[in-house]
Amino acid sequence: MAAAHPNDRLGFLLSFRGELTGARIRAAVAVTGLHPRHAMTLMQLAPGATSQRELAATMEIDPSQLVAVLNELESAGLCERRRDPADRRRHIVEITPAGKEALGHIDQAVSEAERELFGNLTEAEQELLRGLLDRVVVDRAAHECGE
Amino acid sequence: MAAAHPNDRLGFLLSFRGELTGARIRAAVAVTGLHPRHAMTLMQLAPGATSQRELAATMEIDPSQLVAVLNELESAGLCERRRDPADRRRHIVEITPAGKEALGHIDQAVSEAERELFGNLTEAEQELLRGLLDRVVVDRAAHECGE
DNA sequence: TATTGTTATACTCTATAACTATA
DNA sequence: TATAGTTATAGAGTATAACAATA
Repeated sequence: MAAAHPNDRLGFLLSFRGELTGARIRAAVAVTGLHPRHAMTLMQLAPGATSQRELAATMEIDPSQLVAVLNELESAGLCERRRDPADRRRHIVEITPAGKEALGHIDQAVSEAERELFGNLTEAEQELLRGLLDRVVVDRAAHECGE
Repeated sequence: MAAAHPNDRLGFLLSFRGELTGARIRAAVAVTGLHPRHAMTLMQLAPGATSQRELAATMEIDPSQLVAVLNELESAGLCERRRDPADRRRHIVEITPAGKEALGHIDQAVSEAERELFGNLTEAEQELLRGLLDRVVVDRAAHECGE
């Protein structure tokens, strides 16, 4: 009957730790001079060229929001857009060598942040944590559609 | 050397699961008709009366943002403000019986969300997860001050 | 002069709809 | 008519500074 304080609840603990972890990673990325959304976009571009629509779907953001991000990445020389000859409506987006280099810096910064975040845990414990987190049910579709 | 995809990194996993967990809890709270920030405020008011300044410090929000939240809670009859006779600058904020009742509904909604989120984990695994999360280093002061 | 609460303002983020060019 | 990308606009959220009352 007594109302549980937020800090006593596993859901809040996970939510808050997740938020602080995200903040720590964003702070680490900022040191590279890139905004977190640019870093995220470069990471998503790493596997290979895609269209903006595909990219937006993968990142779960609206295509219209992606435009400014790609404009900025492109004018910084970190990615390139070119028309798809097969369908001139589409843009093929690709990371540049400079973009890959920036991605290397981002990777280092994130790794450093993770070493700090999870330094109190052994390798085995980190894998345990990963396994447990993977089993948390986060069925976005089931509860956010009705908003 | 190959850049790690976000999904392969424990830091991103924790950050994303935390975010989705928070979204799930917020969606659950919304069913009670209260905005998440009102629910959070009621939870913080449960232990006992405080001043707005104390409350803002506990919730780590700016006192000026708290004003509107308390206005809304108060006009909904869920909390009360009165001047502190000992220091007339201060407002003593206290949850009302109606607020405690609302808190009960919030508690139920959050518990239901947690049952769903962590239903794949045994009680022991949930405690294990709690223990691991508690050992993640999230020293906010060290990295967010310089922003 | 410092502190508590309040109001006002501006800035970021995000969501949405309208527009173009191609199909 | 539908789709890919773009632009424009509005809303929520948040951060900051100035203000009134009290100490």
